[in-house]
Amino acid sequence: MLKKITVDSQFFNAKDTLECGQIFRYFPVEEGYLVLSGEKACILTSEKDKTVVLCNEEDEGYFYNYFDLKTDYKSIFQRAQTSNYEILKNASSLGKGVRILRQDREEMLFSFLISQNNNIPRIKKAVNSLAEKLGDKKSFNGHDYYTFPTAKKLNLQTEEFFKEVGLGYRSSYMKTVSEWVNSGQMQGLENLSREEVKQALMQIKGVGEKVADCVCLFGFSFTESFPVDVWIEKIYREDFCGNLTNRSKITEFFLNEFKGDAGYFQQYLFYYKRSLENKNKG
DNA sequence: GCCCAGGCCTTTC
DNA sequence: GAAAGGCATGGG
Repeated sequence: MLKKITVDSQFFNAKDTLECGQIFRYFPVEEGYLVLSGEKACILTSEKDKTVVLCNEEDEGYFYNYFDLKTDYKSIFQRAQTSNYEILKNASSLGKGVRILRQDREEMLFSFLISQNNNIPRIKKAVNSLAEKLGDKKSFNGHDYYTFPTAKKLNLQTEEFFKEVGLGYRSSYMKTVSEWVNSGQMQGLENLSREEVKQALMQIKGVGEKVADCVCLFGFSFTESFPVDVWIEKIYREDFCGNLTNRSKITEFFLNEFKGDAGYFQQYLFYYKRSLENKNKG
């Protein structure tokens, strides 16, 4: 049996939520978008002023949590709108329909490991290629898809395999991380604070501060995380007139400014900056 | 052909 | 502790 979850689209827009850079496995289909998480799938469609999640009945709870439907995004949006920073007002207006997804932790760790010094189209390609080669083939509502590979499956691969997938120098990191996850260490992070989870993740070779912050935000739902990448650095320089160059200190700056809203505001800003850039190129 | 991308590690100062 | 150099690959 299928289940529909219907939500007001004002603060849940499919395009904004999927294209803001937090998820690498989604595909446009006839009905809207096919959205994949771990081994599960759902479809996002738009109906007038509603966004509809279509999923298997037994996955209703999973996707209710996944799309963060219990959180009041109106108040987050309003805090952004009343900010002293003009760019945050503009960014939140553009990205009003963004929700921070509560994604699968293992998938986030591997995906953002691959994301380093890489661009989003290539990240998508690599992550989906891994799923096609190592995941299980499944079907939802007439659409075939592949589950995200288990750590056990990933850990069986050689470094050469990852190089053939096109992961380049990250291939050796895929080995260290898949060993780490496969040995059950992700479970050890349960009930830790954001800072503790971040530090634990950074102990893994290949996982630095930025990747750890992304896993904290998108995998552990620590919304007081603020990943700093090249885009955020550009925003900091150009729109916040900052002169720090150390990314760790830039993170600190934004955490002090935004407190518990940091993760939401980061995503508004990231989406906004990339949208402007792509428009100029277009 | 060139520059760059949701960085990180190692080396050097 | 900060700064610089190397790294694989292909999108634009």
